[in-house]
Amino acid sequence: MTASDIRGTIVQLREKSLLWRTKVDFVCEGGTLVRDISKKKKMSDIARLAGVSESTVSRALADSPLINAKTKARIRAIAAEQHYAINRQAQNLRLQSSRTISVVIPVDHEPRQHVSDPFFLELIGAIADALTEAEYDVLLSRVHRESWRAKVMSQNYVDGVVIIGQSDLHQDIDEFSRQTDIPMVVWGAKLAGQNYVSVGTDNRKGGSLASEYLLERGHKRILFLGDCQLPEVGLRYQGYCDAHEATGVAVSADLCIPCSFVRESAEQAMHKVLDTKLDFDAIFAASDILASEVIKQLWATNSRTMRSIPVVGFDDISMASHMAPALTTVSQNIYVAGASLVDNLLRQIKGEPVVSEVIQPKLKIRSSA
Amino acid sequence: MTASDIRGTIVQLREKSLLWRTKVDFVCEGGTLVRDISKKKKMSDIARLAGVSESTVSRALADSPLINAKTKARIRAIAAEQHYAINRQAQNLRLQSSRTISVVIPVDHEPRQHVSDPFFLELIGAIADALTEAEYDVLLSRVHRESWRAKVMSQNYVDGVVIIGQSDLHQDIDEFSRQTDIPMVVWGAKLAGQNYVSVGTDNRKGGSLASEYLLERGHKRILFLGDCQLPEVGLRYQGYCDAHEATGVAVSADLCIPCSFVRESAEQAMHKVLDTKLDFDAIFAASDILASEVIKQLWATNSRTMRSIPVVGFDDISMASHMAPALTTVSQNIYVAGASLVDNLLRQIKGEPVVSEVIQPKLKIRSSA
DNA sequence: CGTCAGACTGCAATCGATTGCATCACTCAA
DNA sequence: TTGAGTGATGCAATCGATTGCAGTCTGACG
Repeated sequence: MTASDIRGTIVQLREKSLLWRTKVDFVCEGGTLVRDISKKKKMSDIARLAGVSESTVSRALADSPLINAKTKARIRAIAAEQHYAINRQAQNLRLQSSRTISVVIPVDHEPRQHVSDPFFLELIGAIADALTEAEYDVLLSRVHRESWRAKVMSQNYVDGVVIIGQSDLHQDIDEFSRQTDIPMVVWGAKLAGQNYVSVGTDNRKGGSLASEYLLERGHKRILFLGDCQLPEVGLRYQGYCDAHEATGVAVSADLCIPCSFVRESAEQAMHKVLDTKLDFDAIFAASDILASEVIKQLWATNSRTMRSIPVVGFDDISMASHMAPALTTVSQNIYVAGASLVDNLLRQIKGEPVVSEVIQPKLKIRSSA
Repeated sequence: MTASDIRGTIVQLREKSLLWRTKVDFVCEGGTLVRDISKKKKMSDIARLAGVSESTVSRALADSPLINAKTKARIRAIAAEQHYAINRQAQNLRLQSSRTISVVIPVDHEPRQHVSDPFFLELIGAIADALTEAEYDVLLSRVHRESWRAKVMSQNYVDGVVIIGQSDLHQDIDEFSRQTDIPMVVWGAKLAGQNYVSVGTDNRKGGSLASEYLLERGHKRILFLGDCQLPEVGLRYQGYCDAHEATGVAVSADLCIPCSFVRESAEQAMHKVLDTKLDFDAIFAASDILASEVIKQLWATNSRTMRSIPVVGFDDISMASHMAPALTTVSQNIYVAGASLVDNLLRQIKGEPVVSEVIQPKLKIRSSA
């Protein structure tokens, strides 16, 4: 009988509630100890081994000055030897804090709509970095549009929540933030009258940077690709309009092509644009993923004119600088973004007053435009 | 005084231990209730409101048949109205289970070595998907090579652990797996005599698929780019050798170019290759990221010959199919991978015996080769 | 009217840690 | 000898839930 078999048996017995309190300490095979499958060590076990009380063990491990140095050393040695680790659930329950932050990613529940946008993936990485740095654990939750509040509520033990992308949830998030007192920060645009705290790029400025650049180089019919219903994208389009106004070029409505953040959507949009022979001389796409698809479609035309049309993206995902040709784009510095989000949240947790933050975008000029 | 100020004050008092048990129920401003900042509701609060005992509330919320239907409905209504959610820490402590899985990502602690490889990011997404599906929470931990064991030990309350990438930690993981009984699964190659359970692509097969393809098209001097010290890469190179042997082409050692998984490393390697005018007519890179960098460098030469050299990658990250030109690569289906990892782990948790799994790779032929 | 089954509900122990306060041993001065 | 003072340790309550067992209440049946 192998250790794995035994563990199986134990689990089965547990399920039938026959093994609630049984102790199984080791597995022997032909008389020799094969593997120690004892229950996890508790603080009381260490206390017994050290011949002291639980309180003393607790204090020793917490490095309390109350405990005699020698005793402390002895207890710690025993704990290490026994591979003992404090039960965080119990500790957190007692201490009423978990040093855990929930990172929430709202997704549609369309069949294969996964966390796919590299920008968000990279942002998650950056947030995880910053939180690890601050010694917080990261609880990652992908939640559906409809059920996210229930999910967040059920994770009520966390110290704070980061919501990645307000997207079309603005109303919902705003309402939620009024009902709860969990420290919370949202990646996205700062909208008028919002109750929650957000950290995000100045989308309007970003939009205007990209458009200005193209306008300055003499382009007059710049295609804008994106879903202006979404707060972030709407602002980018406003920036596009700002730039046109500043340079005295009229905005023509037919150049604003609706398109979600999904790559397939850009593909369809571009097909339609190319089929209808819409007249344009440059393209500003609301994200790098969209921009990369745009370039792909332009190249697919095999037309010299099309291939030379300048394209500007938004996000500056790491792929952008490594595409061939590299993509000109509006950079939201992802590591700065992650760090700001975390910093803001930690300040809230400490009880400091915080306000929404706006990060300055930068235009990265590369060969695509 | 705003609600936020008050919260700040409360936190400060708590820090001084002056507010350990104080109750603050609401904030008023000029006599009107501004915001309810009462302590989180406990089960006993609901019990009091409903005029029943805690036991009854607990059972009602757990939908126990012991409770009268009317009572149950009433209690649930009150709980919903009060925005009550069960404290998971306490529940887990009592139930001795957490429905939480720790996903561990070992990283070097070089300055900016973040979770960067898109393959891992996408894999994390896939794992999170599968775990969410199974109603598990995901605890994401980036850990340093040296300290990962301590970290995993400290998360001893989780139901299982997924380690992303055995990389050069094979020995370490193996040893760890002998000491603990936490269900655990590792993404990576199945190595001889390993004690832990792994799930991963058949790297050798993958390497041979890619090489065969190039050899069949008449290429005889195929550059292999990757760090053969790493188990996964070593196997890919073995596959490369297999294919050569099968087609009767001699493997020449100077074509195996050492290179880590970091993009910069590929850049340097390619510079050296191009500078030394090494003779080669095709390239097989150990990952898509490396392959994309290779292509970039080949294009940078501005030489017609170089630009037409076929390149094959490994991973099939989503970017691969969307590059222009699209990248030919060995596909490790990321969603299948994530699902298999999770499935394997959940079986372990249920106590079923499991074995390491090997997933069949597929060659995706696209325009880059 | 007594009794008993059956349907609910409550009491109290428990999960594994932390911590205010009490206690104990010991030293030293009065 | 006694009392104060100090340093180290233990006792027991506590965090917020779950659950075995015991208790209460109702109605039915003899």
